[in-house]
Amino acid sequence: MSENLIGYIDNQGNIVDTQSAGETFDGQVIEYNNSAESLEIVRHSTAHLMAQAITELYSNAKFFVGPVVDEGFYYDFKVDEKIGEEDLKKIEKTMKALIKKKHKIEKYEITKTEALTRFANDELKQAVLSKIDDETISVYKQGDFEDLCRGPHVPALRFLNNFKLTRVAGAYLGGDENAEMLTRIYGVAFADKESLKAHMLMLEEAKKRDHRKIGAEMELFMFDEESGAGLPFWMPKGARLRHKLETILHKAHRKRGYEPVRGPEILKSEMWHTSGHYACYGENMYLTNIDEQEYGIKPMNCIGHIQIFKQSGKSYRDLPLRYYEYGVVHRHEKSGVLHGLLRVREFTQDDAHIFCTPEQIAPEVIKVVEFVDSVMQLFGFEYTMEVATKPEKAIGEDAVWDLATDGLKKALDENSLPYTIDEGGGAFYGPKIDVKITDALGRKWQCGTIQVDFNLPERFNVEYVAEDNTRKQPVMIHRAILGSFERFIAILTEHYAGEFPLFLAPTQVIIVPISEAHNEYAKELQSKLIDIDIDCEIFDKNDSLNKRVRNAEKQRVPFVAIIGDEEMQNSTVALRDRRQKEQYNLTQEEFMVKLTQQLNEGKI
RNA sequence: GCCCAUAUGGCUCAGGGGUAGAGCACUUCCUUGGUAAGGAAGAGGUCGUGAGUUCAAGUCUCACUAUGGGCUCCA
Repeated sequence: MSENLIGYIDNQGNIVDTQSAGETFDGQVIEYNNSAESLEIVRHSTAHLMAQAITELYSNAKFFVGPVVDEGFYYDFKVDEKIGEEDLKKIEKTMKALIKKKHKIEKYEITKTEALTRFANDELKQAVLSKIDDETISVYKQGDFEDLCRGPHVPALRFLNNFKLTRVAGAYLGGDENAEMLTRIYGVAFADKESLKAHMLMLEEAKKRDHRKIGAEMELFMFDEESGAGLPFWMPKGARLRHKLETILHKAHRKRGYEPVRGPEILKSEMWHTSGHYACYGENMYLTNIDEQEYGIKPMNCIGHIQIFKQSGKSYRDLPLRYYEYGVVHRHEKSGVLHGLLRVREFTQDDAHIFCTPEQIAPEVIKVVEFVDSVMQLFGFEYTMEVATKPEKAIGEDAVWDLATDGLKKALDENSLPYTIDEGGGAFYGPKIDVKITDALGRKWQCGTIQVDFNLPERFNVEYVAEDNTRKQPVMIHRAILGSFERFIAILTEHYAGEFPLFLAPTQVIIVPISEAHNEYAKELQSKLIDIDIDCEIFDKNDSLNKRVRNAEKQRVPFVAIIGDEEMQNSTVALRDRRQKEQYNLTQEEFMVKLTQQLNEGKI
């Protein structure tokens, strides 16, 4: 047996550790390395080693669960003391000391009844046991430390040398916010020191791309404590960027047959009662009183669009009717979930509602999916799709929900588009397809969404005149492509690390005149650039040329144009091209053509 | 909302009971420079807010506000 053998994969693809396999086991060997299977075993065992260390340091510790997750592992537990970041080092030290004791990790089995008796005084273990159906429970033992665990584990502690405890957090028992809160410590482990180092370095690098950091550096947006949490302010450069994105998307909508509309910011509460928002979404809504009448600030744009639809009689010939709006919405998010621009309390959705017949659902959904795809491709985003089904708080009959949910799945299936299911994650009025993109740290965020809704049209008596002159109810498809400008721009910022493509960049060109004699030429050039919709700044401060070039480069603009005597004489510019990472000279005309070409890349 | 942590000039941070410090940015002056920091001088902070302990509080305690990391993924 190789001394690097830590487990097997059986013919069903399950990991079997050496303790369970015994002397003779027929299966694919798992060596101690950084493969997914190996790391799963190593990280799980490291979680247990951490638990052992915590037991040594805090004699009253009780443990819940300690699974392996995408980014490493964690263990949930309870101690009387407060555990802070400082304590992680102490725990790490104890873990290292335990490894030196060279314990083997052994496994034995007891019955569930035995387990219940043995851990009678441990409410967390009772909670764990209550979720296990098996009559036989396995226990793993290393030194004096024993824990209920189904494995798999490495054979000995010597395989656990390369780990790092990364953060301490609170976590509700069983993920239920009404249950008590346990302490959770996250960590990560690898098969060698270099991989661990590389992983920590990668996290450092990812932090540099954080949109909050770059947003502050580039002066894109800000928050203000005095004004309130989760309420973003857009500074001039952020507003320039946002305006470019809005313009690109506006054209994309018009090309696809959408009509712009706009609803009011607040509506009488009666409307929210009719829609079901008051009952199903009320805890997220801001309410206010005007002349003794209660009004609700809109958390969604659908009602405005419904009222506009109903303003005049509609015929089947008008369908599908596509209304869109950059709708500002307010939602009361819990204070603890606010997160830069990614989760705020006021944001603008690129929202649209498509009124159509049931037969038109599938083709319309596909069109929206294609719209989403063309936008994602423009920015080079990888995305995943999830079909979210009926939530606990919902309006409408199950039969209607099934119909709508099947419609969404069918549209994706017929076009061989992959998706996963998010059970119970739908909107209260209908199921949805969510489009998710990951941020710099690999966290997933919902951006685009496509929702099929039979319920609101019924509640608001929305009608059209059908071919046979009867009145029929249209279906509504709620959809957003970016999701919100706030969240999408946050992800764009991290994706590009602030180096936006020309068609989005807040400042597209910085002109650096070599001396005062060239300021006039710089201004002429700037004026020409404004004519072709290029945002341009001149760096003519009383600083050295080197410094101004450095400052210009630090702005992450696509082009820095240096101009001196030579450029003035020949009507040229000396360019620093960020994308190509090189310097070259162009005539003014050639430069304009290049800029126009790159502006056109932003067409969808 | 809950758990843990953090809050010092515009930004990044130092200072840990005895009346505020650095670098960058900013202002003025000198320098007019061909591709990532030229030089000098100056201005700017009731140390997040409010209470408390103390002869004395950025510094200790408490509350609040804001920010950060978490709170689906089963021994």
